[in-house]
Amino acid sequence: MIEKLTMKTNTEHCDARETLEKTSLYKTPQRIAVLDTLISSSVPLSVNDILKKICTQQKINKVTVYRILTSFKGKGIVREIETARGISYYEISCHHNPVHAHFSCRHCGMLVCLDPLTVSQTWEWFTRPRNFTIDHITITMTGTCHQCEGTLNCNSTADVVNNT
Amino acid sequence: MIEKLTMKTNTEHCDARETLEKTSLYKTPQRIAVLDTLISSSVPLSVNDILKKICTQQKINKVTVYRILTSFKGKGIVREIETARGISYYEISCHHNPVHAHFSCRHCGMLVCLDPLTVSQTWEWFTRPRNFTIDHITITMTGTCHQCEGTLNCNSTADVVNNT
DNA sequence: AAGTATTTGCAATTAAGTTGCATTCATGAT
DNA sequence: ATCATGAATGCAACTTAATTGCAAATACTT
Repeated sequence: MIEKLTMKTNTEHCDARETLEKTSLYKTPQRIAVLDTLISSSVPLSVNDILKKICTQQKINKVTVYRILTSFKGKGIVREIETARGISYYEISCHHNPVHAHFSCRHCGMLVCLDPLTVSQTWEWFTRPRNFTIDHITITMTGTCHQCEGTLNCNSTADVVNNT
Repeated sequence: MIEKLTMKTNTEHCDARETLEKTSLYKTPQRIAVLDTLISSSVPLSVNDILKKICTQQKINKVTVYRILTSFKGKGIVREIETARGISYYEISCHHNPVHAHFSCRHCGMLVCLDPLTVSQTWEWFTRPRNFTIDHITITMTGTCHQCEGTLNCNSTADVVNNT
């Protein structure tokens, strides 16, 4: 109950098996479990969250979850939210759940979905008093740089350059 | 040479000893070295970057750098940029270097500073063809949630909630 | 110069995420 | 229905960013 803005994912409309069929991914029990977990969740989940939810019903390995999420990302089934604490969270990517920003508590790691906002809503949102304190905004665009697009083997250089 | 937009930090105007004095932080050789390194850098640096640059001149421990950066963050001397790979980068926070977005290559980790943009510039920027491929935009606001503000000892719960 | 609170260094630890390889399994052809 | 095969999984070990506790060293105050 942190904000009045509402953000319903409505992912109940999505079907795990159907999605795997469409994206030509093998329908393994593990993939179905991970996808079902994400579909039925109203909030983004970390790998540990997913493991905890699934392990009560079936056996699944941490590495498998990582690999499943990687394949889901590749197919555009899920979005990854990288938080300030270096832990990734995952949410279903469908037309019922458009891209939006998140608030993450740097103390307990709690992650809050924020509504997609128009410009006027954004102003209203930022100026409204609320009961959490934002002290940092991270906007990072991730992708492939020119050099890596060409060579695709600069995996460990970690150079930093300016765009001047 | 990735973008035509220019983004000069101009932090040469800043003085390490003066900054430490102003913020009432002990002027230790380690703090001066870390601050000098950040002031003279035109790009954000990781802890490893900072270590590599300093260790040629003086002995300094990794943990010390982490703690120095934490104290600098607390005083508002530096900003932390959390990247998609879970590695934090640090840049001087002064009026010559206003808040801006970053592009980070998910393959080599390269970090690019993007200009602070107006709304019209943003449109122009996003629609312009460029030589890196953005496949993901992370916008995360970090801070302290209501619960942690009250108790300040929920450090390991990592709950996730929605803002509905 | 002495006392004190702060800072540093070291060693050990935590935890997210990755890699290699052997085993198991889903799928499509027979 | 069975089989062959490429794909997915599980396990163990590893990598690495970041943190913690504590003793030793150091910067500031008087």
